[in-house]
Amino acid sequence: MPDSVTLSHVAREAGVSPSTVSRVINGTARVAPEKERAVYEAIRRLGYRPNLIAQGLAKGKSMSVGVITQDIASPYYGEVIKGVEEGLGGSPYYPVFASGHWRPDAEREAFKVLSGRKIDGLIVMGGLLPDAELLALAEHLPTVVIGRTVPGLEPDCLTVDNAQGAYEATRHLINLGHRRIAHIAGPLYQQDARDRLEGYRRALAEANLNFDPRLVVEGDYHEPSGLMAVEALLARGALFTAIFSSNDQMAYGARLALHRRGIQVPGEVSLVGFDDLPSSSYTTPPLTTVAQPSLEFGREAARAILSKLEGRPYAFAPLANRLVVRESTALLRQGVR
Amino acid sequence: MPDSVTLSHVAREAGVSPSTVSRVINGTARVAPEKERAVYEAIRRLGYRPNLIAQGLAKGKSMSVGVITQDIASPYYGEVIKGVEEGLGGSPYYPVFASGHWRPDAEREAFKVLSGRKIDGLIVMGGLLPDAELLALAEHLPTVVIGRTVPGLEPDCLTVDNAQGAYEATRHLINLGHRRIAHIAGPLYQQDARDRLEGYRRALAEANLNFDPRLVVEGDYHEPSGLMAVEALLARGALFTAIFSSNDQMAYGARLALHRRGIQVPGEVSLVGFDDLPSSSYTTPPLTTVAQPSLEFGREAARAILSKLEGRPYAFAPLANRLVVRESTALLRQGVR
DNA sequence: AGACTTCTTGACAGCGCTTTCAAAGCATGG
DNA sequence: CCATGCTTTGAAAGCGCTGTCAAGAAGTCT
Repeated sequence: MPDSVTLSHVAREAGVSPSTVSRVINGTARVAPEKERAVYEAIRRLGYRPNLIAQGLAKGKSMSVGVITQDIASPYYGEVIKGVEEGLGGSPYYPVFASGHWRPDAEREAFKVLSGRKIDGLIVMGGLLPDAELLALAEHLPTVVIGRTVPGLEPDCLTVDNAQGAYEATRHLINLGHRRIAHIAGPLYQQDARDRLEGYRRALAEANLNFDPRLVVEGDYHEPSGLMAVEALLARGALFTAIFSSNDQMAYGARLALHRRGIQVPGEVSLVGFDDLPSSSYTTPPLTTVAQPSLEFGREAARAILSKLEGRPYAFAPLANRLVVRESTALLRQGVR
Repeated sequence: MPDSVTLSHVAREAGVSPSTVSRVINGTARVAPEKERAVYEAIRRLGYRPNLIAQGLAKGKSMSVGVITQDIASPYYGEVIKGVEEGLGGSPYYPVFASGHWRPDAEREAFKVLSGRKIDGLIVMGGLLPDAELLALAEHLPTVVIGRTVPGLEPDCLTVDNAQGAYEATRHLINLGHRRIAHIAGPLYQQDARDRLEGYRRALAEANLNFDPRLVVEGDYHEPSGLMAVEALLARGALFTAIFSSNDQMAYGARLALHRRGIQVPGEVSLVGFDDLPSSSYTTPPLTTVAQPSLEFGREAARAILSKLEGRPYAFAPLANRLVVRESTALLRQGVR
């Protein structure tokens, strides 16, 4: 412990009672100006920092908010996390992270750990916990859910329209003249993956293109599955001139598979991703993709949870996906494959 | 709070004193088997979970270890963080993260926040804090430093030989026949950036190639600076057939700049990075790079800090960088540029 | 000037848990 | 059968802080 100066040390040094010191620190009550000065002076001299643990115990709150992610190292969650960190900055609250590793039991465990640490609020990013459990949690604990809508908890769920984003991505491809558009879906047990698939289908339907299940492959949101998806597509002899991938990471994998086969992007096949990871502007070619406001997600979630903790009402700012057209998509040129 | 079952509730339920409950929970002393059973039974029935805050206050330790990174969302730190998380898993300790944002004052502040939370140990990843300050910290608090050697704290510093990695990368290029090798350096106020530059120079010297300052551009470890570095190189009319970039992110930027100019990789220019980020196997072409054992860094650091906290001696497992040859490097073909 | 407010302040009782400390229970041995 | 040494157990005192309470100081009003 760097310092073990306690509040009573300060009190003694300043010639006042501990209560008074506590009062000036928290601004809980008026204190004579000269005593206040004396206290500040003593704090400075002793280098006192309140012990948050003790404070937490006394107040019954820990001044921390739990954040449950699936994979703290994934580029997508990284952005959201950063947003949360930023959004909480300046407030007295602090984020503590836990990863669910895409396993409901791990997620449950993560929550238990957080609950042992007596977090005051909870931010859940997606996740696999059943709605019912999340609802139960939210009953006891101010909760905000990102990227998922839990029935009965709608006002606390921060989402953007995944289907709409996917729709626009697909629409963009259609506008470029593509007719045979493959889709690399995310894991379909996840709602957002299903929504994106849905948006893809809607765009097709609207353009009177019929949906061909042989053009859809399910991946797991990681690069290798994108690569394998393209391999699978090619292996089954599917004909396509464009690919809409349910996230950027799989698009990277797809890009590599295409590169290996000597298929030009966007010359022969156009490629669209979803997420707009920071590195997507630096792929070759830079990836056309649906930008998720991930940083804003984090910031908004943080703001929302702060408001709840302070008992203020709150409504989320409207956040939307936005198609970013870069260089991985082009007008359909030839009837290549 | 989901549960506010306290230890005394359990005690009452089990018909024993609070002390006894504490004893069976912590295994601090022998307890009659039947009481022990009764306690466990009561814990189960009430769904009791110890309040870590209270425990922390009573024991004088918070069961948490602080982790100071620069940017929690950066792909490189993400891996290390994940390693720390894994390494701490199973132990009663929990990581609490704070970001220094590459600013010494923010880093200092981050540490203060952590110290207010009474962390029991500290893992510092690189960072910009002066050695002296770090030394002072380590005096009061079990500390492990990753990716940096602090004089006087050597046994607690976990590093790999950056110069050696850079040497091998450059050497690889030389072996492929390259003679004019550009280098995109990291920010030179950081030791690792300097070390990598040093390794590059050593390899050149050893091959009797003379060092040309016009072939070196300093970046900031982010993608745009890699792009700008290549632009700068080209603008100043530098002739080179290979680039060694001080990290992968800048290599991505360089790759894009080359792509924009229609310069083939590795056909006309070979490209080597440093770090081996997860996405580097999925760039086009997959990037030859020096793999840092970042996940292991995290794990080792976690293991080390745990040992220190439990008073066990510890020595780091030897960790080394390793050149991963992929497809962004090739034999020198022509005297192109 | 006396009675009554209004402030400021210190004492003190917790928050939920750990950890002495000493009493009580038990077995052992002379 | 009692002294002796262990073991098991509960009472109680904190850990560092907050927040209630009531006492004392100061100010207000008639």
